[in-house]
Amino acid sequence: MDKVTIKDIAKVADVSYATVSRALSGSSEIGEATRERILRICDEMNYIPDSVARSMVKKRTNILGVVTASINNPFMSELIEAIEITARENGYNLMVCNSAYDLELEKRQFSLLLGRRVDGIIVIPAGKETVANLSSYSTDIPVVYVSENIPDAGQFFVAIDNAAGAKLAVSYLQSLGHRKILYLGRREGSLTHRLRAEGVVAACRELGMEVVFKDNDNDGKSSMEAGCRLAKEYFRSPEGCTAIFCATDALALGAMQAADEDGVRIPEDISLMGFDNISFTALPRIGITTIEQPQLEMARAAFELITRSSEEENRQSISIEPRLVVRTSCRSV
Amino acid sequence: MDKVTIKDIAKVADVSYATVSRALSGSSEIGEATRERILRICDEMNYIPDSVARSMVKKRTNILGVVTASINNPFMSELIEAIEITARENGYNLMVCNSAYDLELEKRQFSLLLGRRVDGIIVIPAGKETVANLSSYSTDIPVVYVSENIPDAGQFFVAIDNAAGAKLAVSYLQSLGHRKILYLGRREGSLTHRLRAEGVVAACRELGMEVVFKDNDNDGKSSMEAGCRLAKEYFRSPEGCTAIFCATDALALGAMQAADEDGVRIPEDISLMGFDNISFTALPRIGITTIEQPQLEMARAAFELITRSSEEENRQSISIEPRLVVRTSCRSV
DNA sequence: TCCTCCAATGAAAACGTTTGCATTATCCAT
DNA sequence: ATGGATAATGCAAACGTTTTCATTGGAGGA
Repeated sequence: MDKVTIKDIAKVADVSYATVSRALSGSSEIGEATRERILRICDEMNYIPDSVARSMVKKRTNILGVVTASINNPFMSELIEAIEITARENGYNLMVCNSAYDLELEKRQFSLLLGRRVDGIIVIPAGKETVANLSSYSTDIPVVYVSENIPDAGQFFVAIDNAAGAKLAVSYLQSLGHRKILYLGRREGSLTHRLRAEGVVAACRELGMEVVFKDNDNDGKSSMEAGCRLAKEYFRSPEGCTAIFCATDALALGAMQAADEDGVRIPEDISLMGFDNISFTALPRIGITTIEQPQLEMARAAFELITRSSEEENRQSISIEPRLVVRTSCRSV
Repeated sequence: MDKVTIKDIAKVADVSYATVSRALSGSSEIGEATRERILRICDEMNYIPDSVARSMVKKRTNILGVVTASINNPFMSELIEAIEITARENGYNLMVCNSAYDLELEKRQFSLLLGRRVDGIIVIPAGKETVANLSSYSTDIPVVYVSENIPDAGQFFVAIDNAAGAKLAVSYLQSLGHRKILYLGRREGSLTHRLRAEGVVAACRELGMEVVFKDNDNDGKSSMEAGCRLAKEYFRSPEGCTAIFCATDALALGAMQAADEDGVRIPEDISLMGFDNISFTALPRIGITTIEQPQLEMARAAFELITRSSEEENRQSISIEPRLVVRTSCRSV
């Protein structure tokens, strides 16, 4: 069965194809009777408008591009799902490209999307140089970076308030009676990590708590392995912390493994908190108390930023408030 | 900066735009000198070919559509990532649509993709009626269904050999000395579940093992909750099984939770196996021995089926061999 | 010198829509 | 009756490519 076009419909309905187009677009410049007749014919002939041709003339595709460091990563797949929902609600489709944490590939994917003439691109960055790399492309397609807010980069960002998240965690621990905590994470490295670490320092100072650091020097292993290694190092020469706060849930998972292997009980011997609220943390036997990044909210914010790109004035990077999710990995002391 | 088209290049290079097109497409019908000159100009002017216009005339988009029941589900997100890799390696982009397990939405998404003139559609079905629903669309766009092989449906499928997977599990348990096992799952319902259940029956008969069933009557709760409930029911009136084999990892996770809450130790008191090898199962504290569905292999198979649609003869549904993944949830008796 | 042939290039149609403008038909007020 | 406004429709250009066919120029053979 050959693809039926607007011309075929026009022939059958004995009108010009402009009229068919108008019937379909819901234009007011058409008689009610003809509209219904044409729509019926379209239905009978299984006509599906060609989005490619439509995009060609309208100069918009109703496609949103997504370049993500990973599709499979639980945080990101939830974010992508949230973006898809938001996009669909607004009549957009999603073109999803994986950069696999590879900056070169990320550039290629980005450029590919430009060629696809997508109406906007949401980037979940592959690394620290992502923003610098991609903002060198001169284009009028709106771009939003999600999950790390770099000030003065001349780009638009959606990110949670990492410092606030850190404070949320620290003050929760304080309310439980903890006074000295271990922070597992990187103090330099990505901006996200820096902000979280600084947030911890500030919150501890403000709340009169003591913090000791174990820096993840990021030797190429997975976060979970790193968390395991660092926690074990700490257990070998403990400094009296009653809680561990990890920069990410993956680190926390590793710390949990370390605790199990070293016979340290959670939360009886030490409390444990993560950051991100990836789906893992909710599992039975895991139950890690953590700080949530509300993905749906982030997706909506990114979408707004994309589609409001015409109104340049009131457009600025958006900061999302994190949320505390209490599970079973912390106890009061 | 206005979008630069092939005509702008032509004007600068002082050639016709046909020549520019030829230079870009690597056609042999062009002088080496002009080609290089044109390519240099394209580069200088940051020219990116318009895929929309190209698709319009070539009648192919180099886009693959994916309609998936969930983006976030760990099995599916891994599968989607695998599909993206395969697609990219072959010059395709992915348009990902979520059906959210909703058959109506699934139809809309499918129809949308037809309008997008994608070169093929991979469906991860939302439910039992998916195939019947979607095969009613008359289209010459190739379609492949992943993860459930319905015979004689006149469609193409990629699925693992569920019976073989079941047998793999049962004979592993037998090799560990188990002689009587509990099977948690649905015996009717989706084909996948039926095949797994039948595979268990057949394997037990063949290997001289006894099996007792707990049917998941699927009361709308999540699989994990169902697994928890069913396992608790069993623990209340045990029948001497030394191992539980669950139809899915989610069920197994629920069973594990039930065991924890009822003070049943895994694997000391009872062994536990799942099916699917979703990423959860590898986590510390979880470590569920399971049957893997190799997603990358499935993605490649689906892609082959899509792109080989012209050669109708040697094209048929593909069955993938499952693989045993041993972790710590089983012991020998 | 002339013809032939081939390589390189140009002209223009085609892909399936949307939309601005022109045209016709209809209706109401004068 | 006539004019003008308005509603409904048709015509044709435009979107940015690819590709077929025609044209040109020059090289090489006789």
